[in-house]
Amino acid sequence: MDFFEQVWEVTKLIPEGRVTTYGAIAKYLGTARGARVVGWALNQSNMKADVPAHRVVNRVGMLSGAAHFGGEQMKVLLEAEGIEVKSNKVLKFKELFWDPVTELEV
DNA sequence: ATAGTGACTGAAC
DNA sequence: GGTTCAGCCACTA
Repeated sequence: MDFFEQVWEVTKLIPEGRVTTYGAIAKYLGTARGARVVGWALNQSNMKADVPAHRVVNRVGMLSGAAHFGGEQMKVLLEAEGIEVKSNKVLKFKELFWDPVTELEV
C-alpha cells in the first residue's frame, strides 16, 4: 500500500466536525517529519470524494490547502459540518483538533 | 542513482 | 513576539 493511501485511511477516519493537522497524521503513520508528504498525499486525494481533505489543516488551523482545494470550496465544506472558518482559519481549532495518535491509540 | 519539489514544522534571529 | 531559515520525507524527472 502506498504511503498516500495510508494518509487517506487516517483522513477518512476524521470524525465529522473535527479537524487534524498534517503533522499529526504524519506522526501517526510513523514519519513525524514527513508532514510535507502528508500534504502531498492529500493533494492527490483532492480528486477523491472519499477523502475529507478539507478537514486537514496546518498546525495553526489555517486552511493552507484551500488554495489547492479549489478556493472557497474547502471553507464551505467545513462550515457545512459546523466548523467555523474565518479568513481561511479554523476557529476553536484547539477544541476541534482531532489527533489520530491520541484518538486511535495506534 | 542524483537532484529538485512540495497542502509542513520547529528553531533561530 | 513576529518573521526568516533550514530540515524532513516521499515522489518525479
